Amino acid sequence: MKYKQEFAKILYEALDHEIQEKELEMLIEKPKNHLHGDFAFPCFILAKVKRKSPAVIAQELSEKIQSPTIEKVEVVGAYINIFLNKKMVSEDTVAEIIKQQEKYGALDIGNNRPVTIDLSSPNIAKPFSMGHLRSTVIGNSLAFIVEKCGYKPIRINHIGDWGTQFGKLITAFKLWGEAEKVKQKPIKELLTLYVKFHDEAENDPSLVEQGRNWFKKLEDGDEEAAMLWQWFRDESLKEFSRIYELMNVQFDSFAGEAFYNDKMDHVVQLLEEKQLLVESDQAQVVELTDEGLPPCLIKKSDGATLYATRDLAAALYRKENYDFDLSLYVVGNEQSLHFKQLIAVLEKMGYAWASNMVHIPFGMMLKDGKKMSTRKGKVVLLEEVLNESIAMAKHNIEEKNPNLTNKNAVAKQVGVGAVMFHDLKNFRMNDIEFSLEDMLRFEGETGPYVQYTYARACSILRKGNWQMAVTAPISSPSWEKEWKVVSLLTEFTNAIKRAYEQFDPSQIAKYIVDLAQAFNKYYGDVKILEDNAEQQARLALVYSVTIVLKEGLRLLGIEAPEEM
RNA sequence: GUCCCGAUAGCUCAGCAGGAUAGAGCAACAGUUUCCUAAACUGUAGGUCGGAGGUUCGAAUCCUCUUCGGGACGCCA
Repeated sequence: MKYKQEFAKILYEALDHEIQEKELEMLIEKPKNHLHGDFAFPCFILAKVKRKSPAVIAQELSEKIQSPTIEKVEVVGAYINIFLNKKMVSEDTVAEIIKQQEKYGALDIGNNRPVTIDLSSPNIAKPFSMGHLRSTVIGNSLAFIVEKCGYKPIRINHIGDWGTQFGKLITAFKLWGEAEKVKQKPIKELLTLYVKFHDEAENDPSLVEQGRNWFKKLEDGDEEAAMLWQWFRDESLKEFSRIYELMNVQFDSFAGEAFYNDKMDHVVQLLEEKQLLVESDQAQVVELTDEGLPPCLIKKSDGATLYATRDLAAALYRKENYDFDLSLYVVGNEQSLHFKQLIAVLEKMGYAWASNMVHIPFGMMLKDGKKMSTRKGKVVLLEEVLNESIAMAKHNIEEKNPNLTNKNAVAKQVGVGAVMFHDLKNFRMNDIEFSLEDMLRFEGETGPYVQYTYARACSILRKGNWQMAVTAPISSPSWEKEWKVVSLLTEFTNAIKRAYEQFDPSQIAKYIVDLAQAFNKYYGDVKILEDNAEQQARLALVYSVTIVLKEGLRLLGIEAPEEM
């Protein structure tokens, strides 16, 4: 990034300050074809101002470009192509990475200010599906990315532990449930009951009525209802934590929906005070016509509160308790309208910080081109997928590296890494058609591919007895074959910046795949351990690559085994 | 009906505040292991960038319209 800035500055001087440095920096591009150099400046836009042909301008301008970091300047048509001084930039970059270690690439824009991240948020008594995987994995990665940019992330698991479905569940349990079965396989059994409830309810509408009653009892503090609720919740959380452990995801708070039960009245009161509540069809709503949105429902006609009310309470609570600079909600695309309304209502309430709330939507995990439905039992269980992936990784280890010492630990890292990476490598908004085959792929643009690259690089360092303390000569005469790798290493900060600006972890995923590809090509091309004068320089480069790959994976929440 | 997403190689996707011959991976085919982990590497083949207009010196990228797919649209979350 800094070399681009430098080039912009040189152009700025060469153009006698006619165009702002920042603007020039934006105009500079990275040529797709490496034959066109490391940076290019198209001169078309200067043609009108200078009233000369772009090619002539390019030629004239190019003559004024000179810098020790620039090795060669070429003019092709209207383009000024510049080639960086490979030796200087390579040695500089490698030294920088070795010096900064895992801090390399960090940005200093957050001032250690808090950023709350609402992620994962599974529903109690429902299986942890592939859909929740998306929120968990994207949110977790964003927390790391935001942290890398200098913020202090706060991961909040807004557990879905309240709502009418508990009435249904209690009803179903009372009718058909067996405590023993629930204890053994809590979620599976509760799901069976939930599905059965919906099947039976199609012919017996009274069930729905019973469900409503049980939920009412729960809300009124009925002892039996509360006990069952607590039990379902505990069992569910136990099962969830097993999955989080597999994926190595931690939270700062599990304050879910029930947590806000006693904080709703306050919100409603505030809305009343600000005279924002309007009655409509016996319900209480906030009108948002000015904002071009449908009204936001705050209270049902029976006086009960709703999702929006709860989220308002949560937003207020989070602002008060965490004093966030940014509040991110990693929640599916289908809830976009809800978040628009939520933010609009907060703005109407006069909270300027509402504009710091960002909904980060993502596409759906589809099954046969359609949304998965819990009610119909049409879900794929994440834990099963993870375990299958781990088994597959184990199988590969037995086949490819049977002497590996900690096989199970590595199998877990690789298997889980494959599933997580699969979810993170593409732009979040894309829908994903569920495919076990794709998810458990370990070749090509996958998590295991990056991990494998890392492991191989580590292996070389071991064999070459690389001592990080040896700061001595990382000098090499050409850095020709290393250039692609070095050039990518200089881009790491850029990838992090993009990932942050767009709240898009796939920017990091794509970057580390690129780096891994470049490194593997280099690995195949050059005998790194060859005992000659440049060996230390090559090892230093390999070491730099391991640092960046490992850090890149970490930002995605994926571990990097040193052997596999 | 209104609104929000998406459409690029057989499949999965990248590229999108406009720029030089549209890139990867998978699948297919052909190669590379007395050599640093072949979960790798090399090569071949594969494209009306959904369609039609428009803006521009220049459009996969911006604007309008349109087709198809997914989703959301008051008492679920």
